[in-house]
Amino acid sequence: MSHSPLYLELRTRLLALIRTGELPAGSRLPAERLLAERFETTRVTLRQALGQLESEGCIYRSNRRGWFVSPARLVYEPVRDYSFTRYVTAQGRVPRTEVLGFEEMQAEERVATSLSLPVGAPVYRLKRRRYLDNRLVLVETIWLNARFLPGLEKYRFDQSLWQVFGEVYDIELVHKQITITPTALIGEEVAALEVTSGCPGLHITRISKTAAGETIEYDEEYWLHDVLTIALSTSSYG
Amino acid sequence: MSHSPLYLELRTRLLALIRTGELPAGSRLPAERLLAERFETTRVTLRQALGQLESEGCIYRSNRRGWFVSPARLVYEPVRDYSFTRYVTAQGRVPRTEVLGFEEMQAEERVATSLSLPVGAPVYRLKRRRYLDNRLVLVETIWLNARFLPGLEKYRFDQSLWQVFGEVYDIELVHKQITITPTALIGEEVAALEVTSGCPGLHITRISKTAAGETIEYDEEYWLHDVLTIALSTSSYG
DNA sequence: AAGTGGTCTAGACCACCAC
DNA sequence: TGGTGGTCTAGACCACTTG
Repeated sequence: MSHSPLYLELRTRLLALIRTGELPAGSRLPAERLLAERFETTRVTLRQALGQLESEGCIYRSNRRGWFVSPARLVYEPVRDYSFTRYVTAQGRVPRTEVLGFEEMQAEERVATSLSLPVGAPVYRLKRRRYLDNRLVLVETIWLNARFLPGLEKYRFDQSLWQVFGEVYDIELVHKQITITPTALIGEEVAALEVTSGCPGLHITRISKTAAGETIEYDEEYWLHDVLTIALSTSSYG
Repeated sequence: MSHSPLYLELRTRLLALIRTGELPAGSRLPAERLLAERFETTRVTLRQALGQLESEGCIYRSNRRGWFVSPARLVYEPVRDYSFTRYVTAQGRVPRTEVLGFEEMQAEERVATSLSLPVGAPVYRLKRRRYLDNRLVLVETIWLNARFLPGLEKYRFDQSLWQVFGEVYDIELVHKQITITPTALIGEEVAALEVTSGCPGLHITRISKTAAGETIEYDEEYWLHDVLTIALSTSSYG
């Protein structure tokens, strides 16, 4: 039984500052050099403690601006029909959606497969970023089967897509296949989310179909991992 | 547009060795000092690249024995009734279950709340570890409402619990509430899974009830994060 | 006993952000 | 422009695993 390594001691001491409210949710931590000095250690070791807390989802970093205490996790029910705006608001948080692009294009292999379409079929691609209490937390790309949604480009994309589907096209997405994979964010997603490469994240995909089995939507989401708790409630078997 | 940092270059080169099959799934990576020398860098930077790949779920470490290439992820459908043994086998993998302990005890606050019982009510607690192709990947603690399962201690716990529920007690668990939280493994779980502290993991909880709404089971699972992809398929709303 | 990963030091320079 | 985090170096010792 050896004693705990220094960086875990530092982790515990930092966590204590958070738990006691000395560092409230959303607040910025003191500078790394300052903390290292206060804890009488080097920056490297201090950063190891910070990385530990980041992995746990207790703190996060914003680009080169510093470390911040993570707010409470958002409860996300991917099976339900609630729009981002709706379930974020319901939990007393402030949502914001930013449209990065919308275009019609031809389906590549992976998209075609997911939408049960031949390669090259016409699809819409919508890219969005979403904020939670002004923190950028999610980037998503949605591919849609253009055949079922003629003239979709006329609508606004900073609000619920599913509402447009229902009200304009009389389409209801009943069947969903969802995958959730914990991973690290790399490349494109890092840039879009303005985080450091290797930041822990969740990759969520969703294929949505109508009751008739027509595949309408293929969605890829990348979330920062400390933002979410996924909740599922079920009374039946899929 | 600055050039990519060295550790990300190293990551890419290591990943190439994996993708080309030079380092096949399950194989051990060369020693850190060796890799650092080969890549003409220091161990610290090399380890940053390794940590990156670990976060992505491409490699994992086994205590002090070295780094290994992660096998393909297991598809886990927490909503379904399949037992661990069954769905692991169905995916061509080899499952193993190890019982760490079984005892009757009084429900603590958190357990009582989850099982809709008063604090101090009699419950069974079962601790198990589970292996995937001989790799320790999951530790779970299951609390059971003892009132519905008299004499449960007579049965074996290295196989499906739900099968015993059905065959012996005529209990079918229909309603489930599941939460999935990405986090890092700390303390107890680290020891049970024999990993390094801060190892990325998934915390999954499940509350299971009968059709009559009686809460039978509360389950807490800690998985290594590179092992899983969670899949959900639904035709109805929870 | 040898070799491995785990931890830690004491610096350094750079890119970027806020002032 | 000053301070921040991001990256990187060149070592060191320890704890543990494996032969």
